[in-house]
Amino acid sequence: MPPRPTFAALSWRQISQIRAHFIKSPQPHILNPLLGTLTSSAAPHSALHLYNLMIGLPAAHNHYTFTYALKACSFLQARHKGTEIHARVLKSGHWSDVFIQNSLLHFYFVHEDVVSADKVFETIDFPDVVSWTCVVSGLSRCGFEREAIDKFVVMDVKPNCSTLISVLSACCGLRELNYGRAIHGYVLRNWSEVTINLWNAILDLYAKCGFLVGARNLFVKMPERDVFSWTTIIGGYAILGCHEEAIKLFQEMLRVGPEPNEATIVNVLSACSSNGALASGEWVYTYLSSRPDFPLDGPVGNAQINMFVKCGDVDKAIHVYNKLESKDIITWSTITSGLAMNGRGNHALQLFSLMLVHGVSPDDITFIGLLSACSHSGLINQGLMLFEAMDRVYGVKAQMQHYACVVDMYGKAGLLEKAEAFIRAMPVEADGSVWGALLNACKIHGNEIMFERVRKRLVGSRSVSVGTLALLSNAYAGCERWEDANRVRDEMRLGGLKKMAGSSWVEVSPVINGDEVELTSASLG
DNA sequence: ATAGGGTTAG
Repeated sequence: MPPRPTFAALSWRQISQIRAHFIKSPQPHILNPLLGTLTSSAAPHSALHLYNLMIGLPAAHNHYTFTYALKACSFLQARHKGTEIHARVLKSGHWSDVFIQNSLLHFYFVHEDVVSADKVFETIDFPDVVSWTCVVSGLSRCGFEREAIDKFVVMDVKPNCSTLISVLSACCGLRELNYGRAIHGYVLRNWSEVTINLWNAILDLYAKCGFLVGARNLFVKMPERDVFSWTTIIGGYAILGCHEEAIKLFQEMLRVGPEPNEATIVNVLSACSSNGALASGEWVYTYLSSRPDFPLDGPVGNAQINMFVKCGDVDKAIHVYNKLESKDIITWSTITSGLAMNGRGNHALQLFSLMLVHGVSPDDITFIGLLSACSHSGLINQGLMLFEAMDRVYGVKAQMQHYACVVDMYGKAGLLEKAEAFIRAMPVEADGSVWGALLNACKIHGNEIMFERVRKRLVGSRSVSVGTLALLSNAYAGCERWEDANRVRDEMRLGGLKKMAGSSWVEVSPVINGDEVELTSASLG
């Protein structure tokens, strides 16, 4: 729940200026623009101060006043004040003003109050394109992507660029690549005036869905490319782990494109966060020394730490970590899990204590790192203690990945019976990742009897993922049990997994192919 | 003078 705004932060000087304005000319056509200026200023709470003054005097406000005030409430997360304004709108007789209704819609969606937003929408007699866009984007941002698309389908006014951007962001959340491609086609056929933001939204959908051929073609054909376009396509390569392509594009951007911003750096470093990408990562690191305008604390510093630990350069990661003045939960989680991945489990646990000393509370992801640290380093007692304290002390509920870590921990230590007993004692049914961890342990320790038992259990389970079956198949193949390996492959094909395998394996396939447009300074015009 | 949209780390 966002805090109510305090007006104490307003200086006396500002207050007296506003009062002077108010006394000198208490007419809406003077005060409303002032209200608008204050709303988009560095101190939107001063807008609410002026609004309070205006509301006290009927001649000083009109219907415009409410839209400005609601915008200030959306900025400020001033939920209570916004509902108060809503009540006043209803009393004032302006309840059918579509500008005010749209402002209310936006206000409620910003506060993730989907129910109130929907109620407002239902009261609008003739929703216009802004009302519809507001609903589509609001539903999408609140996690109701399917409902957002459903609204878009039934809207009875012509959409514009903003509407399409909103529905594309819903498609992004659902990985609805084909729906997005249909929108792309519709735009190409029917629209002449397309904003760069709309091209960027299509680009983002393609990038997030791993459809890099489409993204790259669009990127080259777009009439212009801004920093969002470059950042988005680099992010697409990052998702697929293609660091060579990402770093090439980044260097191209430095030559012919706009100035990179923090998001660009985060994306390109994320692309370099894989084995063998240290040289690319260090190239970006060197570039950063020419950009003292980027604050190190926050995403840029964290992304550097992540890159170095993933590339195996722990000392460099610690060097960056030491330079950070304020470390957030992502810093701590990155460095602890990174140390764990590089075999420094004890060091990871020490930093966990330090994190607590700094007053940062661990979350679910922190514990995945810690538990895997214990697993990697054979620190089984510490791991079990952490798992037990996770919920009891830190209020973090165990998820499948945590259970899988514990099974992995037992498994690595050769305690296969304990691992299996742990799975059977779980309060929720284990999924493929948990059974897979046990299977892996059986394979490592050559326990064929348990392997067979787990296999039977797995194949009968509906929650088993393609990855687990692939692991099973590979495990058989590893023991040269080819018939068993093939049987599992057949089970994968027949067991309703075809679709799943198709969608997740095909789309992530190679990125660069022959028919792609070569990206050069010339083609960028 | 009034309303809606895009890239960011574990």
